[in-house]
Amino acid sequence: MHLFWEHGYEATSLAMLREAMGLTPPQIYNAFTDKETLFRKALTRYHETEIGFALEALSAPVSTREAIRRLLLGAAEAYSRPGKPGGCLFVSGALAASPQAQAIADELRTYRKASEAAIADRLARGRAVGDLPADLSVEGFAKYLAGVMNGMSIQARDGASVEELRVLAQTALAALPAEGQNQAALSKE
Amino acid sequence: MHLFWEHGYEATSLAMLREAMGLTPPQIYNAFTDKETLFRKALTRYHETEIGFALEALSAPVSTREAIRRLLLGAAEAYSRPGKPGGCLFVSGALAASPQAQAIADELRTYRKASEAAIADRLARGRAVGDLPADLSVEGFAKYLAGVMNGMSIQARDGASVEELRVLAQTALAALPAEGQNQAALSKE
DNA sequence: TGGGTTTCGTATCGATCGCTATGAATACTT
DNA sequence: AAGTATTCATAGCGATCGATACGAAACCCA
Repeated sequence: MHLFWEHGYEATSLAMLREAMGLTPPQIYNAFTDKETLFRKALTRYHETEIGFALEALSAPVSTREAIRRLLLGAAEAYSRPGKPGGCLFVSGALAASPQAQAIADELRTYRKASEAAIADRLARGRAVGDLPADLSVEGFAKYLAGVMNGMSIQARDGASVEELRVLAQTALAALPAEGQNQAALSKE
Repeated sequence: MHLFWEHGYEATSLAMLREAMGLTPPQIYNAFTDKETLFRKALTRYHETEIGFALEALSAPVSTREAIRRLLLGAAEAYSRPGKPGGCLFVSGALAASPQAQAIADELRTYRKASEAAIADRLARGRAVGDLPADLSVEGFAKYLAGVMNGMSIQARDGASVEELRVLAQTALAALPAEGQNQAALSKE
């Protein structure tokens, strides 16, 4: 998983995986069928072990603003964990791919779209309870937030520290519309 | 350039380039030395022909807010041009790379860092003339803006339309601090 | 302890990678 | 027009890709 995370799907060779896992080629193929299946297993594992912060943030019983805050700050931390490759595997895994690996690139895009859809769902719930203006485009705003997270992933890959990513996240939060009842009133005082 | 833009450096084979350019292998090597040099030439050409909007926006004699607005909206248009690969070559070219292509990945990161530095320079000038609060961190805000643009690049690659990218850009602009004298006063009326 | 089976590592498969040597075809000079 | 020089495309170079065939070692059961 770390190798795919660091180098992407196509640039990670079987030789690298073999050395990292201490397995012989037949053992790898007996265990994972082929490289593509192994990568998909790594994706599943990544989803389960590295980005739980997202589901937690979006399902926590807190205000929409707080949920988004947790989402972005969680990303800042998850994308810059010491000892882990920078950024998000769903972004780094295969942003560009050869024609032979289009299926992998599509799979990763599906993961990214699902993340965006999950954000949109949370925003829609927030709008329904009055946390967000009724005329807010949840799709548009979800695309902004997903875009910011993707951008954080690249910044992390370029060496941004967790503190720098937190500042980025906080800055991005400033684009959140005022929550009307409490937040705006609070900042006036 | 389009092939590298679409598939990235490593996933673009000489065979694809040969067919696209209608050249035989020796002609390619006589003209461009090797694949890496060809890619660097493509980078230069991309910089000169596809992303002039950035330099224009940052050097135009307009307010800082307007400069940033032009920057982000220019990116929305440039990253979704019909007939061109989505996103930015500097992002798609080699986000993840094999150990052999680390030099290429570093080169692209240098381009991205230069873009961020150019934004920071513009913000610093804006702060100096009072367009931005004196206590604003230009580095942090530049990292936010560069991150948003990188995120737009990924959204474009995932199929976002120019309108969707414009909405994203407009949303990101909301994170800009009020300009104090004119902008805030205008919005109050 | 011997025999049959299963596991497993080595050596290698065909394909493709970036790149180049070599022979044919062209063009230029006298 | 003949000979020389140069260009240029084909064919193939060594290396590496993902994936596997095959012989050897280990194991289990009688």
